[in-house]
Amino acid sequence: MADLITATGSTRQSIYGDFGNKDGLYRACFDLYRDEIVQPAISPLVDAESGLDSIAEYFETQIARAEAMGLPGPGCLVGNAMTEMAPCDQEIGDLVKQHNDRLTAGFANALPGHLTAAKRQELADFFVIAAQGLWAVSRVTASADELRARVRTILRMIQKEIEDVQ
Amino acid sequence: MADLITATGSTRQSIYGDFGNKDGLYRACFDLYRDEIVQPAISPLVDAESGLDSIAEYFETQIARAEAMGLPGPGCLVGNAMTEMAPCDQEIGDLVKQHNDRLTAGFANALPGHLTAAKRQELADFFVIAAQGLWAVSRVTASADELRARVRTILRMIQKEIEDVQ
DNA sequence: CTTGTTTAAGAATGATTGTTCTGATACACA
DNA sequence: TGTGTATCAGAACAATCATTCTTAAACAAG
Repeated sequence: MADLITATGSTRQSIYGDFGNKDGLYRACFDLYRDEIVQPAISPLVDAESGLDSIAEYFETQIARAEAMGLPGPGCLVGNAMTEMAPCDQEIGDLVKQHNDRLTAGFANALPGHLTAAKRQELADFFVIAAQGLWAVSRVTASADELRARVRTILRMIQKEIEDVQ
Repeated sequence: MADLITATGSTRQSIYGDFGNKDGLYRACFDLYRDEIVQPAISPLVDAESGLDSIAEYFETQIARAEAMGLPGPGCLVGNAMTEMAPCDQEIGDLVKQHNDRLTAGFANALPGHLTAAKRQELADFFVIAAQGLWAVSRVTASADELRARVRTILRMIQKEIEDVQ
């Protein structure tokens, strides 16, 4: 909390007044991050049938942000919550699961219609695995281009899966 | 520490006598986990040219362990360290990086010889991403079979990559 | 100007928890 | 049997850190 106060330039009283306690602050950060960072980043995946391009854009946006903040980076707050908070905090665990479900459902929905629903679900699940793995590795990787190379691999693999069923 | 003492049935004095402090204990756990859990699990990948079967076995071993301990599970200690410790603890960060490098090098080496070195490195990097993503998701997933299904996807993707270059 | 309210800054409090100390018991060995 | 050493259980200590309290300055409204 002391670090947060100096880093934000806010005051103890303001923070406790607005958020109650540390848990409330974390929860507010989680909600904000999900709504302002993650949702905008993945909505192009879900809205249009832009296919792989929008996936590439999602990754690039997040990698560019990490690069700007300095790598090895902070990763993804939702991803971090998945490993740090979810096992101990049921409420956060439920939020993370809920978010994952929405993400996979939206992503599956945006995949080409010639794929079966099961296939689309499978690829959506894979997308989540790949994204979480990437953000985990981004916490010990200094090079953004290395992350970009790994994204290209992931994109190619998804594309192959889509093409093979045509 | 109090929880550890009751859970292990050991005593405060023994633990502090043997490991010095909490950091020393964590470090000893990390080393032990890496040497006794992770290394044995991945050595089949590296030793033989058993290909995808050994990868499948690696995942299955870890999933079975998680299933036995109860899901959502503890994930992988090295993976957890990657997101929880590495950004704050340089020493652990270096150990994780070192471990990742050895893992990718060994895995790349075990891939079929008809692939270029670059291609093998690429697939090894992908393997790490996929594994870390899987362990992250295993912390909020209750079903081992769901994890197994995701492993099958990953294996099929790797296989496709190998075949396509033949 | 003045009174009431909000903000700033830091000291004080309280709870948690990592670490050490104490005294007693069990054990090994001469 | 006796003496020294290791082990045990829990109290005591110390450090950290979340939270609240105090005081004073800035500000708004009348």
